[in-house]
Amino acid sequence: MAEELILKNIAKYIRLDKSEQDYFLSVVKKRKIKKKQFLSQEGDISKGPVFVTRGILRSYTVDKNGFEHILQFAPSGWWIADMYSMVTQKPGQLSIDAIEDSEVFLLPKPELEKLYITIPSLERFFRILAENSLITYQQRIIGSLSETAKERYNNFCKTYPSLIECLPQKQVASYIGVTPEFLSKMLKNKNIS
Amino acid sequence: MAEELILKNIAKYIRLDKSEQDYFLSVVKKRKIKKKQFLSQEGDISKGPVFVTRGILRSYTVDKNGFEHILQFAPSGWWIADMYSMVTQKPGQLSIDAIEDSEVFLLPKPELEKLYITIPSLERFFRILAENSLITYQQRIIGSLSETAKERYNNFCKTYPSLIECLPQKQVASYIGVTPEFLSKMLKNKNIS
DNA sequence: CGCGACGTTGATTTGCCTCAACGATTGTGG
DNA sequence: CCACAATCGTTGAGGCAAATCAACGTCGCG
Repeated sequence: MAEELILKNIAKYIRLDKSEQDYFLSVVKKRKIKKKQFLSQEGDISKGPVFVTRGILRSYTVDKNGFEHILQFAPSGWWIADMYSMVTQKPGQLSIDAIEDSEVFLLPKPELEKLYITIPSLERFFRILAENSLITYQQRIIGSLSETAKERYNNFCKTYPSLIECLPQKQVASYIGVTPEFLSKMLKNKNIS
Repeated sequence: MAEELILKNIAKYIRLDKSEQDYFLSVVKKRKIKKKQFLSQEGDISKGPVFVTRGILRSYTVDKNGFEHILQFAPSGWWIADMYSMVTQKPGQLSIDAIEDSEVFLLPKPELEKLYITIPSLERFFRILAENSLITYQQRIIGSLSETAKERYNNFCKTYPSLIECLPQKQVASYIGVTPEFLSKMLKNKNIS
């Protein structure tokens, strides 16, 4: 169940007693997002971080030529947000939408601020979350600096085996930083590492 | 003075009373690092995060062809670490060395863990640090996905105006993801945005 | 001085993009 | 339930940004 999923996610790093769990659940808001529906758009101010309990979300930018560039996929069990906008509360450059019909918990930023005070161990939880996230972004930068498109694709498959199966190729191309046409040609020459 | 610099850095986000400040200063270790000297190398296990009080450090990987790819520059007033290795305490893939004669405070990981307990607000400090760092890495990924080398260079100049003046071109090339030769050619055709 | 690191310049190559056309699949409204 | 549009993946021809390789000048420094 959705509530169990998010509590279990938190329990990976910190312990909450029953009353803290109840309080936490009382401030998050359940939201359904249909396929292709936006959670937030470029220029919006982030309402707060979101935890996915069903489906898949993605965050991306659109460049001046109209091409999408995907920053993150968030299948169920993952957090997603426009961090820049969430931290600064200024308009962000990311759009977040659903790739499939999805369900999420929104943790409103004002509630989050209160939680940091009433349940200080949540500060630790989100510190660890940020650190882990940081690590994966660092890996991705290293990849984009030192690997070929082929290698980046193979790494993506290794890192997100479950996503490969349910994502359109186009989205994977956008994530690893090549055109859909080029990815298609790449895959024809069976380049499995 | 070095001690003031690090306390001021912390004071940007949290308040420590005098005894907490003293305790904090008592657990960090001052280190001098000569130009080209390593703070840590690929395969090492991170000793903990480092705060630069003088000079400039850099973290980078070396790819299979022997080329360096710079992940981060850390001038004085900045933190730097191999986050992966620091969090997991497994051998990291980053090397960190000094571009100029430098001075740093090392915050040993075991001490950091204790600090999180004795001074819980440091948990907040490092959460905010990780979040801000996360944001800059996200921006960099978006840049690498959607911008040309020229645009990435111009952004680098805008974002780190003080670094441009003291870094060899080669290092900037390595950071923005082009060869030194290409950056040189780019700059000849006065492509200032 | 002489060596090594750096920046420069040119010739050539290549990984990936652009544009365009086409078939297959999906989904949607009449 | 079918017709049509939309989306997706594929394929090919041609183009460009950036890499590679090689040679050379310059400077700072031991």
